Amino acid sequence: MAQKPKKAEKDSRLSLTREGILEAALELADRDGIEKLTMRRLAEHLGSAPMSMYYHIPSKDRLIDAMVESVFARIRTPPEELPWKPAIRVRFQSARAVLTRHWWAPPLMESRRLPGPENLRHHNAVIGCFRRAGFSLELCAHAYAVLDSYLYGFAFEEASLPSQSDGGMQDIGGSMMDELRNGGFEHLAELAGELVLKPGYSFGDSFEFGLDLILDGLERAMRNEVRRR
Amino acid sequence: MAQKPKKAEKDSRLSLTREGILEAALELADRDGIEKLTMRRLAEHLGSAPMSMYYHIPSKDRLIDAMVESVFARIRTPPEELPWKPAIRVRFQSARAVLTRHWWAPPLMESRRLPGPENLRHHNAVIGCFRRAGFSLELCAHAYAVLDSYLYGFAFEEASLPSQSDGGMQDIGGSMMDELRNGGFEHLAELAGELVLKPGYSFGDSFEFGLDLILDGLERAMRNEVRRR
DNA sequence: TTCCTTTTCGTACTTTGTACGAATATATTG
DNA sequence: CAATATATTCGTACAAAGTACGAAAAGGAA
Repeated sequence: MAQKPKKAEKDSRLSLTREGILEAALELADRDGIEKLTMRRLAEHLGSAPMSMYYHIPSKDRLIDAMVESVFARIRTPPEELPWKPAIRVRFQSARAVLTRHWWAPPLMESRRLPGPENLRHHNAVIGCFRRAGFSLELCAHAYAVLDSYLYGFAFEEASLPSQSDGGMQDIGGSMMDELRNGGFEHLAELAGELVLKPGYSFGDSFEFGLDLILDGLERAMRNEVRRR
Repeated sequence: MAQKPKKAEKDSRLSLTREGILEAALELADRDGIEKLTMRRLAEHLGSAPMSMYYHIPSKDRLIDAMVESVFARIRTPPEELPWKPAIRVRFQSARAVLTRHWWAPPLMESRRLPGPENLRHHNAVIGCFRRAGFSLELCAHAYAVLDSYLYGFAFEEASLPSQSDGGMQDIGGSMMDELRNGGFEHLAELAGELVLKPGYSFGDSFEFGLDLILDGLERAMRNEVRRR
């Protein structure tokens, strides 16, 4: 009737398991992106046949749901023993690190129809952190909306930059600079030439800047609330 | 040799045109989302055959590029006659309004390999606005990264909320609340019960909150720079 | 009319997810 | 052990998608 695992934990690859399939899917997505992840390729990667996987997962869509949940599970929740600001910083720095590794995930994380339990766990933990610090419900909602939007937006932009692992974008610079100036995009050309294409520039550095900016703003808003009370 | 339009501007629908196809594609995407936009459906919507469109566009991918460019073109650039803060506010409020209408677009806008001219135009205008206000190049880069990330992230989250046109999400509330409490998500349950599911709540209201928060933070950062100079 | 260019579209091939049920492996029972 | 039942794998095939190819149709120009 119901399938009991009994003893199948010796070969997590040779004998198909939900977990093995999930793991392989994450590997492939991390390497080649989510759109290159097809059931056929996944089966080949597992040394199996496409239809064999359907005994363990109901559909590709459900598999992707599980992948997204798995990504959520790797993000740290705000440690309860810390004050709210460093605690929230931990959660969002962790999230960015995880999303940088699983760069295919951001567009999927909020667009699945129903949020999974890992997703809910995070929402709950973050809101709890704000509440303990004295944020009103309204401010909680705003704070979360702003921080989450920023996180996903940033991770998303970062994922679509050229070559997410190696140095930067210096190699593209040469020919494009002329186009920029000829097209009348002088500010862009200046920014590119004087900053972005210089060695040492990293788009990712802006994340900390924005995170601090938002956290400071939230602190101010929270203090304002307390004062008005 | 080269195709000259000559006289085909009478029936922008019956006689296929690049513009007519683009317009119809935008209509369909606005209504049903980008993943429901197939060449076959699009052709049907135009009263034509799938392969007929390929005389005017090279591929579906290029069509989507054009759709994205068209969305960019509808966003206002920061008015040069205004001070930087209200000018930037105009640009980002406009962007949110446009992205709310074209809710399928955010995941595509930054992920196309090469940015189109409309995209560049916006980047250039926004950076120019910051520069005129005295932002350093570094601060420009940070400011743009933060604001754009926020914008796309917010638009993206908003697009994946239930029912993007009608009232809210009150209809879902009932059964889920119990699940939330039983699952130990008490803070979430509180936030949902006391705020989100109440009439009058709108996720979109957080946009202004976050925009002001970020703009104030940028102003502070800019003043800090000036003071240090 | 005849010829040439522009525009439309029918057919067919490839890639994808996956329904269906047969084939095989594994476990349980007599 | 054999017989039976269950759990797992996979071969075949179909639908939906993008689009290559070249024939067909439409529209002028000579």
